[in-house]
Amino acid sequence: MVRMSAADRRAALIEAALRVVSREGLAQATTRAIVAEAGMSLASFHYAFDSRDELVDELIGTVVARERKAVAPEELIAAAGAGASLAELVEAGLLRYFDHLRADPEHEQAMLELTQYALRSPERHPLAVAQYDRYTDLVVEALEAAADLTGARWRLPVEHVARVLVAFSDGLTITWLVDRDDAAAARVAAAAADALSRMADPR
Amino acid sequence: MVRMSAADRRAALIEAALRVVSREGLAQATTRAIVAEAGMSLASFHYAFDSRDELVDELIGTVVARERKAVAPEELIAAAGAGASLAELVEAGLLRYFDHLRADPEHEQAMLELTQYALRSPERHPLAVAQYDRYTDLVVEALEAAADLTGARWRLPVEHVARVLVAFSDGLTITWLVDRDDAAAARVAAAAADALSRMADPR
DNA sequence: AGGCGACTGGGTCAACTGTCCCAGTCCGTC
DNA sequence: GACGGACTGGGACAGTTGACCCAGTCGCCT
Repeated sequence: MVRMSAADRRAALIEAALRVVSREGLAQATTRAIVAEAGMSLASFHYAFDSRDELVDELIGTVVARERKAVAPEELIAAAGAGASLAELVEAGLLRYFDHLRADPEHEQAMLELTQYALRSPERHPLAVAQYDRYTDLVVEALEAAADLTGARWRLPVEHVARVLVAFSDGLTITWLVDRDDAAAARVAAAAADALSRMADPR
Repeated sequence: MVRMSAADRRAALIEAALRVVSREGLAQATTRAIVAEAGMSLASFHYAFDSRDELVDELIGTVVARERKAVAPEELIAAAGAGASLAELVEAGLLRYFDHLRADPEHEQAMLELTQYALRSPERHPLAVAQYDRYTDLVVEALEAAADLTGARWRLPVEHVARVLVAFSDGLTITWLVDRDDAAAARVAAAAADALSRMADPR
């Protein structure tokens, strides 16, 4: 038995829960499965959390807060070449995201499952909204950087552009999770980048 | 008590199950909830189906087989005007799908949940693949009709174009289910139509 | 009319799940 | 080194769920 503070225990349980959800799905993430994954006893669970619902809510908050830009703009320049166009930059960014998806499909599947779970009850709906707001914010940053780097200027509010890109990436994700067709995903990325780049005036 | 054939009973249970899944989610679709919705006793369930899993599998098959083109091409012409461009036609089609989504969001949410459920086990994965193949087939038909009507010609295999459109519609669906932002969904539809139309040579 | 098989209702069972409790153990503080 | 509270392990409990069973009922065919 390992002694740890309540805060550490909550964090450890959340990590364990994320692993279980990724591996087996939210429905299989029972309190017993989670504590087994964390190597704790069942009592520790209810010492750290009032209920399973409380843990799941906090799990969503945690993964959302932890979500990072898949790519730094500098990386993209390196990947796409110095004289890259906006479309090429956006496509490189999407492909980078796709690499990330391919490296850990279960994680994205878990995120999707958590979203759907949150959508199912009115009081948890805001969690899903926050999740997608976060996605949009990250994309906004990337799009602004991409515009800066290429000297282009978004013709729409960049939040609108980002919202479209979030939708496209989500579609790319689900369809790829279903058919695992890399070439098809690449075509989706190219089409999305093309559409996006037309929302900007090049300089 | 109503007497009905085993086939009718299976069908009635599947309809009831779809209603429960739409209204409350797959996790809440217990055998008891389903028979209550169908107005039967629990024994009737296991007379008609060997197990709940068998019903869920058949439910997926049923809803996939039932999936119809949201729009007939003639309708689109009426909606988009006689001299509509390919991009306008595709956008009109997407908006028509969006109307359908807005009219019954719970149904699309249920479809998404069933997909994720199927993705979770290797032996059910093919059900998800079949579901998306069906989507793609429907879109292929619509895209061919749209090209005919405008005299355009797809530069890529139309299946590839359709696969991209399926991804885009899926993204439109999920993001709208989360934020219910009609204007944002319209922008996604416009961007998707724009990207798609560039995959064809106009005549 | 009789009989056979399809069908139904109600009850039952074991497994699982979330939650709780209690007796005991450990750690930092005085 | 004693003490109080933080922490842990094992067990228990009630509710839910999928599955099943059996006695009985009904419709159809001969």
